Amino acid sequence: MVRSRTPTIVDIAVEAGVSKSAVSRALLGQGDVSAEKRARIEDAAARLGYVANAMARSLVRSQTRTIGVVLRDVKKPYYAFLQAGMQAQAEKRDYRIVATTNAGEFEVEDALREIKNLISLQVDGLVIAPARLPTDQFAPFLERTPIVVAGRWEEAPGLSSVACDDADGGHALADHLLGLGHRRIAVVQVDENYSLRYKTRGAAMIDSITAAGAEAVVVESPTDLESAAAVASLLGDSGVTAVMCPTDAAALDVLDVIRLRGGDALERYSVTGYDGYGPLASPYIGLTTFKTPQEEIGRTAIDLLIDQLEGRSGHDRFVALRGEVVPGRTARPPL
Amino acid sequence: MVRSRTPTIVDIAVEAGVSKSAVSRALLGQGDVSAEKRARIEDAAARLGYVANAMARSLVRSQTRTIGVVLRDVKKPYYAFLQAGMQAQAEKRDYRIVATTNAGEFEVEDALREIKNLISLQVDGLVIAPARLPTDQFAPFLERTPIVVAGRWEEAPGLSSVACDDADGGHALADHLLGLGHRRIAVVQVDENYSLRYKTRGAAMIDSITAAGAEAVVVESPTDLESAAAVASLLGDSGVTAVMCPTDAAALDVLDVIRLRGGDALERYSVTGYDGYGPLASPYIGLTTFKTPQEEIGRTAIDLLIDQLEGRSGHDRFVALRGEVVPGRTARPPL
DNA sequence: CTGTTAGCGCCTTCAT
DNA sequence: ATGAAGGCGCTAACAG
Repeated sequence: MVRSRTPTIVDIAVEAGVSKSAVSRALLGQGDVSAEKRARIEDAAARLGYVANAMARSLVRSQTRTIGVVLRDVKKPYYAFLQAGMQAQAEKRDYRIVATTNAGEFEVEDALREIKNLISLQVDGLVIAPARLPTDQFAPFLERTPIVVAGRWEEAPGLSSVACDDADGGHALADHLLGLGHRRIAVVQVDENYSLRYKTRGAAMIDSITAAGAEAVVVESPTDLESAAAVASLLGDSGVTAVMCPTDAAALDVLDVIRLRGGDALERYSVTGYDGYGPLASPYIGLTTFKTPQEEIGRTAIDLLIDQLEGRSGHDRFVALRGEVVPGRTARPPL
Repeated sequence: MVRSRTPTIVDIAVEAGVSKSAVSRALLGQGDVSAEKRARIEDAAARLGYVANAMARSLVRSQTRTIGVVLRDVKKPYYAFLQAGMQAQAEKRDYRIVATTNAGEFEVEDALREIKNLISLQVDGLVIAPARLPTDQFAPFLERTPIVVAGRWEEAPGLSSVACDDADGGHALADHLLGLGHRRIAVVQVDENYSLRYKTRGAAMIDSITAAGAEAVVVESPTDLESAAAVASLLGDSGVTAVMCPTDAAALDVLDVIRLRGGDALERYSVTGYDGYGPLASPYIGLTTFKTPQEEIGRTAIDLLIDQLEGRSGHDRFVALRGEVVPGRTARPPL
């Protein structure tokens, strides 16, 4: 494939027999250009397959109308839905999104490298959604670029953030089980270094349970994906009638452990998840869970950022979004 | 937040008391710079929080070491896993990935806009994975940028592509059911305008079934997500003992319809999906499916593209990857 | 080893 | 209404 040199405004200018300034003005639709010239220019541009060089443009304008997004792991539907929401809103406001993610677990240095990549690309702003990245790690970039954090609240000055209250969800879900009549409930607690948000959910669940005079059996697990192993030993004669998991994926793993016990185990134990979107939201699974408004979080993050970029509002804004309990078939009154 | 002007090499040069060329050379690690000056320069760069302007660099180098990726819809695990695989491989080869996706259904004009955005950002190459975008729509861009298509094979000259053979999967899955003893099998056929790949899967299934002397009951459905409705009327006295779906998500929907029939319906009907990764791969669901190597497809796409960029190999390469049947609990011998 | 110089493609005064 | 000219930040010859 012989690749012809990419056409520039100069090529168009020659082709249309005008100056490059005229081309620039015509294509930008600003300044005055005679209708006749404009037509010639547009024609030439189309003929040459002209696509403006955002780099060159950015160099003189020092803005790109591009927003960089850092995701912890798109493989988790949580982040995929977030990305989708952001893309939709950005398009609506005529910005473009470029997203980066990490294969597997997003380590801090990877995230920082992605942020630098994005800044190097001269994005106008950044949305960061890697749950594990400590604020102080990216705070230095704040004086370069506006940053919005999606998915958790941030206190750092100069930052805005939007998130769904994890404590709210934890309480609501626990209340749901309590309302069903459960009095002895296992709660999977994830290491807060892995995810502060999961930890918060668990803490809220425990809160509600004990506040209601019921008993919370805390099960420690390093990550949500190891919940099943942690829970396994508990089943049997612990008197527990329900298990609360930090994520839907964890809930499925726990359900599988219960299933493997055979008999009516699946009827005897109630299980709850957390997230409520993506493939696992299928009614076939019928998971009882708390649904967080991912796409709305994404949209809001973009709005927050663009508002700030355009001076329509400042930073240090915090938006709290609410989710809702999705009653499914995996939580029933205890036998 | 007062944003200080982004430091440039000139700032560093002043700070370190050298010429800007020296800075450029030192920071690039090419050319000779005295150790002493290099130290001063690196120190100044760090102090100022310097991040190179990829735009300016690209303008003179006319390459960015950035690969643009166009995804149909990250919300589908299929694309999310693809993206993850690409990101991993690109990092390994020291390229960066910027991905764009679309909220909801990726219409042709959206995809084209994304492609233009990416080209405008001067990506060195493009990986396109929006199943619906016809080749001739993006072929014109080929003379601007190398393009690799991930997820389907392309014949257009100048293109390379990597995909998992859908016919292979369809045959294997059908053979699995036939081996189990099913003789009357429903196959959900999706409109080829929605997805040629789904259609290919279905055709292969029908092929295998009839070739084995069994009966294939074809059920038309506009998209995979409407499979359940299409199948519903079939259940009952059609004599069908198994239903083959174009995707895992569709399989779950069909399973739910079967579940809702109550009784031992779930034991009487076998159901197969297609994809085999992401949340639905959970053993709790135990879906019988065909697992396609998404991350490997992603990695291969990146290798194909970078090899081409670096002149290590040409275009017009086609890589076929194989998946495998995942025997689950949703397919059993007929009662 | 080092500094000077000339653009990369584009937008934007500034004259005309 | 239009063209000429300067410069955005950077790299890559080219001199010294």
